[in-house]
Amino acid sequence: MDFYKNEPSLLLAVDCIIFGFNGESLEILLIKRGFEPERNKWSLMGGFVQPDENPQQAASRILKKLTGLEDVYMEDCGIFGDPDREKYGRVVSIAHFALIDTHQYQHIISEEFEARWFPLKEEPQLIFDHPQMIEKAKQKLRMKAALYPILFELLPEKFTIPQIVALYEGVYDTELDTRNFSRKLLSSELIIKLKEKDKENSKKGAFYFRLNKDIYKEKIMSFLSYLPSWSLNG
Amino acid sequence: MDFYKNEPSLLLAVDCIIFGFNGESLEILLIKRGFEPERNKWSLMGGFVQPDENPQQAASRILKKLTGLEDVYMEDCGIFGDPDREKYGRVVSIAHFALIDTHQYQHIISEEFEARWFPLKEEPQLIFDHPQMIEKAKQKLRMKAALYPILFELLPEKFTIPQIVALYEGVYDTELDTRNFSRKLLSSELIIKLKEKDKENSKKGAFYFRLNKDIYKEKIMSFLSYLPSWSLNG
DNA sequence: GCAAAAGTGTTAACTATACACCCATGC
DNA sequence: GCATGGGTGTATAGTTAACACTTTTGC
Repeated sequence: MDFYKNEPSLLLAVDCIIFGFNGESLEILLIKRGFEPERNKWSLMGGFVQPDENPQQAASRILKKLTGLEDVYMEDCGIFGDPDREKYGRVVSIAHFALIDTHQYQHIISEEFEARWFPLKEEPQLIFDHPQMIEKAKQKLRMKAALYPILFELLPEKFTIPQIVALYEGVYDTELDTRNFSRKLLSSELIIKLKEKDKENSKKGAFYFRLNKDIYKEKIMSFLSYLPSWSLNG
Repeated sequence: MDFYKNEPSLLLAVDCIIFGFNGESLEILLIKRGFEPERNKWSLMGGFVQPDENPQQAASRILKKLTGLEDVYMEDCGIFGDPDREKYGRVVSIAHFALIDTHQYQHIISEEFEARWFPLKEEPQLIFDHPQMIEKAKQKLRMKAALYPILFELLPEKFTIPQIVALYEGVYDTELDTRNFSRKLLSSELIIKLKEKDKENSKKGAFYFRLNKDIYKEKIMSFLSYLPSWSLNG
């Protein structure tokens, strides 16, 4: 029954590109490795897939270990498996991106990791092929977010329109017209206006909104059955 | 230096979802396994990642082994790694979809595999989690094709507008207006009209077109820097 | 001549984009 | 009262979508 006994085995890892949005800018969470190899260098949080879990579960476990958070939106976004990518053995790593609401993440978690948020454009030097992983994650995030409203995963329960706009601007590295954006968003019925205003960031104050979870789920789950106003990408 | 020596190793495989378009319908290429386990059952073409190659290279090697084709468009589209997904050992498999022009694939290749094209909706019973892999591949194909014109990879050098329309209709399982579609496509400058007509499929005959490779590459490579007419997905 | 598929022209509905201007507030 | 960001109204350009109609051919 050992059909596969002559096949080469290897180590399978996952690495997490953790995106967070603090209301102003898009950032990623990196750790200073407290262990060998490459101790004390900045890196993505990662770990090995264990016998009792699939890679998705491994990624969730590792995310939880660092942030304490569960049920976080995660998606695999690239395979990094060049034969020589790590010096210390054959390791293939599956990059996963996670979208977290930074307000949920307080630095509760262990001293085991020195973790820090870095604005997307101010990444420090990273080990291995982690810079490429981040690049790939950004690309996949843009792609997915162009078709599905996943960026709401980065926002807290209550958020304002100017915040959403800043978020989309951060992800697509572009400028948007807040006025037109908000109208479009409203007409999608994805968000519901609350009575309360955020007075922290402006004199007039911006109304808070919350996500319409039913419509959100519908849109997230929907299987594209037509090409979306079929771009063909002008 | 054996930092990872206590980590659990496993077998890493790739499986190929090979899409082909014969001018009328979208199909996938399956094999009847000539080897154990699950001999004589229908399955995706797959194999193990070897020490000298990354998973992408493994997928290309395996595709070539079946079809003889090289430089084929391939993309990973899902990780399948539940601990118990195969009875005979821990195998994590990376699903890859490939887009081939069926005219390039003649049944030249070995008797080792009994391969057959199946229309997308007429899949036979498949082993393991291969049906889920195909489902995922369809989903990713739709997603990518909504933003990038990758479906041209499925067409021969010369193709007609009615063929492209049939292709998009197959991928999105929908009906399109050939007249409007062709105008849109023309204005994208992605295709170039040839003098010649295909007289096989209609009395009047449909003009052949070829791909404008420069524009194609540009569009394929382009990093989304704006949300495409920002759907937010009505 | 007629059927069938390819392709053109035209129009109405809808969307995107730009931007003038009003609103609410803190200082 | 005025600067500041939030938000509404509106006009214009552009795109989509529907479909009548013309073209080209095989039989």
